[in-house]
Amino acid sequence: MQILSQIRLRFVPVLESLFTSKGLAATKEQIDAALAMIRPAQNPQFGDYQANFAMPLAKPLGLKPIEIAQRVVAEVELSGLCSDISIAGPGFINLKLADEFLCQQANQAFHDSIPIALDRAGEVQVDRLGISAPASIENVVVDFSSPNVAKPMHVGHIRSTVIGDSLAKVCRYLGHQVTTDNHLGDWGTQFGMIIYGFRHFGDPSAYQKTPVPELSRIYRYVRRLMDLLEKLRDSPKWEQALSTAKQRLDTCQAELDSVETAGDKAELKVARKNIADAQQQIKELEEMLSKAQLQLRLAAQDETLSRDLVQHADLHEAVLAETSKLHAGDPENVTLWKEILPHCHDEIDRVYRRLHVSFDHCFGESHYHDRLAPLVSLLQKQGLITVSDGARCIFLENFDAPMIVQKRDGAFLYATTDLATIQYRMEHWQPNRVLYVVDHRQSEHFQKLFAVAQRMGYQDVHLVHVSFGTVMGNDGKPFKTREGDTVGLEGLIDDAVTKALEVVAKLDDAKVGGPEFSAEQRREIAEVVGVGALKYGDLSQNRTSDYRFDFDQMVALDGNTATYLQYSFARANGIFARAERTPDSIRTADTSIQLTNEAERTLLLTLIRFQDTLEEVLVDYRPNLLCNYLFELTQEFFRFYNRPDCRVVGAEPALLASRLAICDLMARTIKTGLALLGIQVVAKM
RNA sequence: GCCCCGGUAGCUCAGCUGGAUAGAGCAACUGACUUCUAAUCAGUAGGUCGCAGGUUCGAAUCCUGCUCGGGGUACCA
Repeated sequence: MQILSQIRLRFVPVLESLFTSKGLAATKEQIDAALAMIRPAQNPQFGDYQANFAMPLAKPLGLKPIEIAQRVVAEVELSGLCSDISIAGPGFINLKLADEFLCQQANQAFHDSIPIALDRAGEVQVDRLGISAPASIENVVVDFSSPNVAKPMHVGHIRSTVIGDSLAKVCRYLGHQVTTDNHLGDWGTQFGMIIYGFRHFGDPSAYQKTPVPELSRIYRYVRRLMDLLEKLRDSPKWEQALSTAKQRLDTCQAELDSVETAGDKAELKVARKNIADAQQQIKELEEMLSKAQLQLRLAAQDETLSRDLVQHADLHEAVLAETSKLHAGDPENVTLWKEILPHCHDEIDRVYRRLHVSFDHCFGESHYHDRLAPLVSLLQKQGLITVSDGARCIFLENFDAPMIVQKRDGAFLYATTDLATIQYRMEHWQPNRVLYVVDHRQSEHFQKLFAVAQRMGYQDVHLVHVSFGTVMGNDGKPFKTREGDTVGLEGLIDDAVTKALEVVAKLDDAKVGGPEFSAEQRREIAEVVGVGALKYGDLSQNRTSDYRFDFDQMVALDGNTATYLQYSFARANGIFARAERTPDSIRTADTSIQLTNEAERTLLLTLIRFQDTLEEVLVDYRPNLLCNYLFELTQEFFRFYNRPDCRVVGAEPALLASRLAICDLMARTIKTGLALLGIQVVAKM
């Protein structure tokens, strides 16, 4: 149930009458702006909700804030909703929800066990908990994860996968029509690399036995060769740049000396900055060079590698040639691609199974291949294309560089595919909204993409780039292994689960009556805890900022972590056994939640804000707000749980039923909230 | 050069469509296990919200300038 909108609705007549009494007609925007200032109280001492519109309305209405507040308090009709309304300070209006209303809303949630599916297959189902249908049902496409299937998934994929999955689930839960689509990279240069590598560096018997690791090895080897060749090629350029930079430093130094004697402050500052820039550049170049030289020296010691570097000196061009042959429909390359692709899918599917992430569609780039040429003709017909330097470009206002849809050599680019994808989705799914959960570095690409889509005539669809920051390592730089490689996602999951298993075992061993779990149970719990920790560590961050990937903190299992939330579920569950009841036994029509003290009241107040929180999540596509909410809810639960006057077991029957119902509602809300984050729970921990 | 994002407690970060005394977690310190599982709870301490102006009844939040850091910037994705 929506609490905020119920409260806000009651204020509309008062606000309108305030305007009309001054001979003004309130616009919808003015009313909405005022209503938006009704929100949960920042501090419990101000009540449950607060309205802050009296101050900003003072000027347009020509009244003192306090007069506005007084009139509102006198006239607003809040019966059945609030038990107290008061004015504080210059004109803050503080509201307290009526206990009966609180109980009634909580009971409604408690008695609503209608299952809601969070995925199209219906594999994940949660209780509805009194959630009301949206004012208008939107047709939403969520485009997320989108790894390149030719290479193993790495840390970089975690954010898109986890954030996109969560947003899709929240949309579904709130009643929107959702299509999830994993826009796989299955058609690009990486496949040219694999095809080339398969022919020249492949080990047929290894491929027969274990195709996936062999393909992965081939990819990595080609990648490495290409990197080394690039370094061989660019080293002289860097040397050149280095000597230029050194000269520049000398010039700057001389400038500084002459400015210093002249004594102009502004010029002095510029001169110093130039020196700092030059020094920085020198440092960077020297680092690049020394790294490159080290790697080249190491490569020189490897006979195979040295030989291949010579024999495949034109690797870059060769790979591009294989890619364009594939695109041109070369039978051999297409056959090989078809042979290899399923193994690549197996590889990523294993990770998705582990993460419990599924998609309605996995239409990769290859899916749109046949649409690219006709699309470019269409763009041409629409007069959007300008040929520049032989490439077909779309020039846009406010952008220096155009969007290139066809290269000089005739090949298409990801911009082309992305446009074709919009076209396909509009034709087949007619979405109102498409969310692209992709990292922030591509924001300019999406700005251009959306601008072009507009000009193509797709004006009714809301295209949104849900961007997110980079995952950093402990050194504050993009997360890499010590060797400088990207960190594999699967290994990361394994590490999280291993760590979780240690903790689960340790705590189980420490139990008063001795360990209660078998080795198998411990492993199952550790899997849920470890994967949950990994996901929650990501989701609880504000998506727009870069964040530091701190493994120890993530699986520390206390503080604001998934484990803390999972634990609260287990504890709420555990009470039933102690009370010798089951959740089913109290979920009967005659069970009713009652309020007997403040801790219960605060807990219920938090519980009934579930839907308002989920709607807030969708305003800016921010799952971290749901994390914050669940963390707060869990804290309230443990406060309730630890209070001597909130004992559940041993309470007299009506109170026992009421408190068990509160525990049940709490457990189901946590379970549902975590499910919306793609995180599971276990009955016991 | 131009464009985008960020700088909040010792550390990691919330808070940013303006609201009352700026919050968590970790780390530190004090207290609560014959207890509905102590993976918990209660409490203490910790801040010129990068700097300087401005708008406003009110600014961490909006605007301008500066500074520091990250990213992007024509045929990779």
